Amino acid sequence: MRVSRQKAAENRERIIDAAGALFRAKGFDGIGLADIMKAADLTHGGFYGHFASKDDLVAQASRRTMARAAANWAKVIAEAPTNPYAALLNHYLSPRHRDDPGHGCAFAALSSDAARCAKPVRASFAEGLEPLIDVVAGAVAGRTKAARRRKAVAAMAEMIGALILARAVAGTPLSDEILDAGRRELLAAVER
Amino acid sequence: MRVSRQKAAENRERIIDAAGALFRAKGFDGIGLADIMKAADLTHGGFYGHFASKDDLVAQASRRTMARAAANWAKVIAEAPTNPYAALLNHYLSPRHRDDPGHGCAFAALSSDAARCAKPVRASFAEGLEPLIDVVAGAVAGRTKAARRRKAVAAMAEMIGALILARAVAGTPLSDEILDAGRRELLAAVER
DNA sequence: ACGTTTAGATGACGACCATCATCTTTATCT
DNA sequence: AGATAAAGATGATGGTCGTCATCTAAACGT
Repeated sequence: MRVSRQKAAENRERIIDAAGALFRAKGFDGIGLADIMKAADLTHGGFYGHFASKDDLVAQASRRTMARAAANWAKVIAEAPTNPYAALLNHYLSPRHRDDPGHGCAFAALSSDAARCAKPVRASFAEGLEPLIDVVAGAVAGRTKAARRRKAVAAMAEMIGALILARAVAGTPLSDEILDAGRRELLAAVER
Repeated sequence: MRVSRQKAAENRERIIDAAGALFRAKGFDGIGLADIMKAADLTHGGFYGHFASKDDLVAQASRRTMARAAANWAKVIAEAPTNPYAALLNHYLSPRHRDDPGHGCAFAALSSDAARCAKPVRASFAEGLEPLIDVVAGAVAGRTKAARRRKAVAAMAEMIGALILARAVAGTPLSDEILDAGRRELLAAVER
């Protein structure tokens, strides 16, 4: 049953959004096209009218998720002018974020999957990571621009690594300990 | 064709080792039992004589890989008495380690997969992580034991996060930059 | 030395997957 | 309004997966 141009475009957006959430929750290989389409209230049939392949959807969903992250980080920073970095950390390294990977950071959820993908996917992850580095670089102290950039890259690694580790050991006391340690050490580092 | 008890035990070890490497390289869902058995020079038929399920192999291979990591970290530390922490970082955050996940750190390669597993798997990851935290806690500065532990947990997160991110953007200039930033910032942090 | 046990090979099963062909229905264009 | 084009549903295809039944040949217990 054909639908209007506008409705078709909306359906396409819903597929990408559903895929973004399901990929983050279950991994690129952990969810099938039929289930993604079902999450967008469609059947599997129309998929190849919208996308060239599953890899194509992977690329588009990843790009969108990363772009949303950059906007969201900037918003968190802007909403806490007195202590932007602490606000970011409290959001990022929270139990809520740990327990809901499907609506969280793409890098914490999908970096390992991306590492096993072809080079174009990895290049788009590099592109998506840059704005987040820039956001952090604007919040850390440092004499030179290069030093701030270096601290921001290291801080990003620590944030993402702490969230990934906390998820890997979720349900054990170590999980909360990792979040707490990450928050405290990162906050201490920014003030130097 | 039956083989001797000893040969069967050796085969079992080879299966676990092959699985350990292949899981790290391709993820728990990225490799099939037939290919794992083939890598151990066997056919898929004998698998269920050795293991109860694929999940059982996942658990055993993960435990072995993590135990080996603890031994290896201790060895790297022991072999560099003058600057143990720098030696550890140079090993861990090296391009060689980044480019060979199949023979590298289980946490960098499999934490995301573990996060999507059942609680027993995550509990075993927590258990496997503790010895590494202890190794790092013995190498960092800090007034109290709790402070050293906290710094060690945060440092572990940064090391693992940096390696995962470097792999996710492998092939781009950002990848080497992440390794360099991680090494430099972690070395600076230990001396405080 | 013979009968029993067992490790591993072969092959089959049902389920799932990505992809594609076909068909139906309806929006869009003339 | 009628012709055309296209979105999405249905269903099929070939491949892969985890798991299990069966077979066979050699190691082991007596």
